[in-house]
Amino acid sequence: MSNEQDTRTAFMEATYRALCKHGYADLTMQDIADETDKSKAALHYHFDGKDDLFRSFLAYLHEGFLEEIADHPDGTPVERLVALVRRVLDPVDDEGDRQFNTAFMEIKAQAPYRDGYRQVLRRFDADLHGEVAALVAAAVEAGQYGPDTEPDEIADHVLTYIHGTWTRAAAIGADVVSMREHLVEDLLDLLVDGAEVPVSPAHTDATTVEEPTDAAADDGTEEVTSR
Amino acid sequence: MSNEQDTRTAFMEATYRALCKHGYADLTMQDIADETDKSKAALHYHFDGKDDLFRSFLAYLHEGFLEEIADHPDGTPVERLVALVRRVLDPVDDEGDRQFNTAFMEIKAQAPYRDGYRQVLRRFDADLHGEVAALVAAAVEAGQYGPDTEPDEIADHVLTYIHGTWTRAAAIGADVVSMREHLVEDLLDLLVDGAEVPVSPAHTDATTVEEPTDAAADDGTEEVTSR
DNA sequence: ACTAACTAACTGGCCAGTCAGTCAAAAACG
DNA sequence: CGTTTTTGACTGACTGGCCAGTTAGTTAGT
Repeated sequence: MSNEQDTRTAFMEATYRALCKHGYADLTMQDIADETDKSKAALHYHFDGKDDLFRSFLAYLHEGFLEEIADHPDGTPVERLVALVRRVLDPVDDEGDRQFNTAFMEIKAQAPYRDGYRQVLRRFDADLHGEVAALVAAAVEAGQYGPDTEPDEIADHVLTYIHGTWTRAAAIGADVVSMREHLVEDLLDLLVDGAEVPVSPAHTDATTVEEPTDAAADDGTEEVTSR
Repeated sequence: MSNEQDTRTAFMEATYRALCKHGYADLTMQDIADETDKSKAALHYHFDGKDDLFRSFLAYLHEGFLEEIADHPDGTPVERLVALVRRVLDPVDDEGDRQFNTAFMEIKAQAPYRDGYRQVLRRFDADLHGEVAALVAAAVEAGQYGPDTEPDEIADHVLTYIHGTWTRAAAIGADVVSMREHLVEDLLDLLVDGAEVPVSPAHTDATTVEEPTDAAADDGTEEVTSR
């Protein structure tokens, strides 16, 4: 063991764990090192400082993201589109994933100050945009969506809505599932009158039971998710 | 001059300016003091530490926000709704405001870790939600929107979309105006067939010319640190 | 003379980054 | 083959800078 590449990868995974535990704002090099059997100095040996480490980490995340959004080609285009949206807007069942989303918000918030971050985030956005637009185009092709549907415009709408869902979920603890299904409905409403798609079931049942995070000891103000 | 209240207010304004200059992540007490003719210690005299200062600052912002979203009762409900959306999603003409939005994103990103922040942010969200829902309800009342329109659902949709616009604008530098007008169109599409509203003009002209941020030196791949 | 509103200087803790080694395994050599 | 040199991966201890918060005063108003 212990060739360069393995160690770097180990540090990437450690960064992920440390990020979930501590959040971006008070993540130290020591925290990351503590998630491995290596020392803090070893981190500095493999990466040229915190910035370089994080740049690498984002690239590493991007790879994973590409896999997550990759199309699974079974079903009609709209079914696959809905599946994509659900995949991207789902991770909330896992506590670790929720914490990661939270930390990822912090990274987004740093993007304006860090060119390197912003460039990678643009890629995340553009890749997802591309995938959505492709599926919308396929839906038009297949006659599920009207011929005057603009894939890029729909994709833009979807992307903005997705970012909004992530943000509201993280910042105020709004309910992801209800926002997500709202979006899914919008997508289904676009179907041309003839073409029904048997997608909608299999959600809001087991999934809705989450989000006690919020109901716990919080003030009285709530309002948030509507009711 | 120099009674307690005035000084506190001066510090609130100073915090705003300092936040725009430095961003939340590396905002120091000194930075804030430097925006006034007072010393850093004076800050500690008036506020019980950074946390308390920021809690107060958020409350101060909230007041301003309430004024910003307050309804100006001229025109039909839908006109006022569109005006509200434009008001909330506009500030981009002013460089200072843009920086503030950026800094505000950082605050949102800290909300999951700070109960105090989250509670105030919930208020921001709930108040805007309430205002939107009220206008939608008024539109239904006035026959502009169909009687089966659910104000809360529309408001939720609008809120999520607005958060998404803020986030995408800050994180990847997406164009606010085009996203905003997209939302405005959605709102106008909801009108019942008879009722046209002469709102849409007056936008996208001078405002669209922004965003050179990106076209500059942005490569194709980077690859960062690996080899 | 008392107090509210300050200030300059200081303290203590934290954290990124550095440095002078250690150590084992691979090359180089005779 | 055995010995020496080199190199890559790593560590513990340290440093320097930064920053929130404190303290021991000073000043101005009443």
